[in-house]
Amino acid sequence: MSSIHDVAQAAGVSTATVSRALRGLPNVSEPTRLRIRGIADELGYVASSNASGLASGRTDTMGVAVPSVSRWFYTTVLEGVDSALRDAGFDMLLYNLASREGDRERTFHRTLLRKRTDAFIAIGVDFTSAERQQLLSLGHPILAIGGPVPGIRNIGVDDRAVARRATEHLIELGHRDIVHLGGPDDEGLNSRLPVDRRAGFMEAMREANLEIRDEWLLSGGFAVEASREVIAQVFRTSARPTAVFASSDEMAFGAVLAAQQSGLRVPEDVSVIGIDNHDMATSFGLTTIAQDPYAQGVLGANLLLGELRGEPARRTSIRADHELIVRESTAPPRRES
Amino acid sequence: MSSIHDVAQAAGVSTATVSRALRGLPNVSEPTRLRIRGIADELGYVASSNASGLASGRTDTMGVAVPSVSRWFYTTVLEGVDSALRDAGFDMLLYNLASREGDRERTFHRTLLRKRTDAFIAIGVDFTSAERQQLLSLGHPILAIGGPVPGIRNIGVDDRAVARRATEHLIELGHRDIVHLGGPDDEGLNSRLPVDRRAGFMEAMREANLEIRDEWLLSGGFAVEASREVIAQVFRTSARPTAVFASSDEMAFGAVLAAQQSGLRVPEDVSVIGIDNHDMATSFGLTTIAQDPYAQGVLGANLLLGELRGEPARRTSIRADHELIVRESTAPPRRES
DNA sequence: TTGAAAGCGCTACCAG
DNA sequence: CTGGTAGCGCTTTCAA
Repeated sequence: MSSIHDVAQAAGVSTATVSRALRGLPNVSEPTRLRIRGIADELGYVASSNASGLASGRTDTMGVAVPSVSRWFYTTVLEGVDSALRDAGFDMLLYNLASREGDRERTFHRTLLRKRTDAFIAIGVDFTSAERQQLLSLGHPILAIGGPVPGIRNIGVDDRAVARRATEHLIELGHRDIVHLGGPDDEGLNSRLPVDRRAGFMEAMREANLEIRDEWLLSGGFAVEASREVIAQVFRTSARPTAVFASSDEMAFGAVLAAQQSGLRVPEDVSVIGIDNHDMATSFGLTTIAQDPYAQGVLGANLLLGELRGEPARRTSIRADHELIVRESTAPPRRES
Repeated sequence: MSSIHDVAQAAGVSTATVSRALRGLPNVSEPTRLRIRGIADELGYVASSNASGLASGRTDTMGVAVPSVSRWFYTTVLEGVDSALRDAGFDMLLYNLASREGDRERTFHRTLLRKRTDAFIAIGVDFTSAERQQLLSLGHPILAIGGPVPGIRNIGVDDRAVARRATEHLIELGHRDIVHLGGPDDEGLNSRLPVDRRAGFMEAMREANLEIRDEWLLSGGFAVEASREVIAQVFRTSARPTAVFASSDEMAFGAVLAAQQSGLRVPEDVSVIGIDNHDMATSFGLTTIAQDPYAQGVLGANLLLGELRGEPARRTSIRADHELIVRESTAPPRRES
């Protein structure tokens, strides 16, 4: 591993010039720059980020926190963020905040706060107010994507409106007996999100004067398998619903699978609608409310990147778009019953 | 942001003592350590990783490269790696190597090689020999997980054996007309993997003296939707296969969905087997060859971490276990035809 | 357009 | 057990 000194010596210039040349700063003659670049390549020289970070105060790194890396929404946002970062030449330090409580505090202290990043994005994570304090005290641009985090601006869909729209679609089709599949996420998803979506569901139901049965307010933990199991039980009862509202596509997948395995046809016997427009939604023929997490990630990262470049900071949150996509999993309920 | 000087001054000791105290090194009296820790907390002091990295030569960071962050296998390995890193107090720098070619070279130069990491894990990525050179020249522990990378030790299942086992399961059930669903991965998956798995499939078929039809060597690109489409076409032909061997569970899901949408029952009309034991395999009732990517991630990370601590470096690759899990998607073919 | 030199904030060695 | 101090490898004025 050669250092800047080696390059300077080999080129017969000062380290200052090498530094300027390699970073493309002005005030270096073109021949000199070329010569230096050549020598640097030859020597395989790459600047140490620690050293330059220490000297300059910049790290060219963004911290990104996720509650889990195995859920479609998070990983899709992540890809968006990553893409924007790559374009900007930034690295990504990934923090998986899932896990045990104690662990989390250590993570915060030992890693998150070590001045290793220039900016920070939280995807779908909740913070305690102490954690928020610490984050904010870092004094660098911060942004949340996904569920709203109090005190931190965010990018995300209007969860209430989204759930409302989905429910209304079922109601418009003529459904009256609708199950709600939602509930908290075991993997530490943002806690407001399931609540807001449920509220949207209930609003739509109330406005249509439809009954909301307690035993039909189900929790699938935002996971396929748990949803499949809980919905399968409902399908076994005599009073079957004609439609399932799922707070996420993953839960909707569980419902579709449960239906098929119970010998019910979708949508003839039961309609299913989800939220997200997951990658696999097409394959399932799932009607859903689409959102675009990748775009949210790109937008979020670029916003932060812009502020790092000195653009004025935006203080307010951004509402991301959503859109109903009708596929084959929803249809009017069959006549009789 | 207070520096170590502030703490030293406030505590009336030298920066050296503060450094030792906070890192839990010996040779600091307990009262002193306590006092220093208290003051540091009060001041919200956290050591700058750049400064300590520069001074110590360690970064306590592991670089992790993935070809995509939206595939179950990669993300599951990632979770395992992450878990091990957290236990060790390491941070993770994530490199998504997907994307455009040119980009990739820049990524390598500008980021991967900046001495930002102490060790490096490549999950399911292929490297050009130039890239491999550069990586190795970093001089720090490296490991590949997933597909085998020439010149780099790796952890992963024996892809040939795995595919063989899956195929044999179908053959043992009495299937003779078996479709192979595999093919290269558009997202830049390791290139050996699909080839090896296909070889395993063909071996088993040949040994059983079964015909391998060219038009039944299908590619689903390791994606659900592409697989669903390509398999749906086959189901439409008159000479239907009685079983589908899929090189990954995701492709198997596509096959199951295609069958259902074609009015075929699984397994009565067609059997489907996959490889991986994906999270959703249970929900699909999918028979599969299970592997444990999470464990592979943990193992890999710990191996590297150990070497960083001075344990002797292992030079050979590690074969990860696999196991047949029979669920409801496979059964003997129906009599006639 | 270039060079000299003063740090950036820590760690690690050597004294005491 | 503690302090002094010389770097780690860059960036960034300030001069030339």
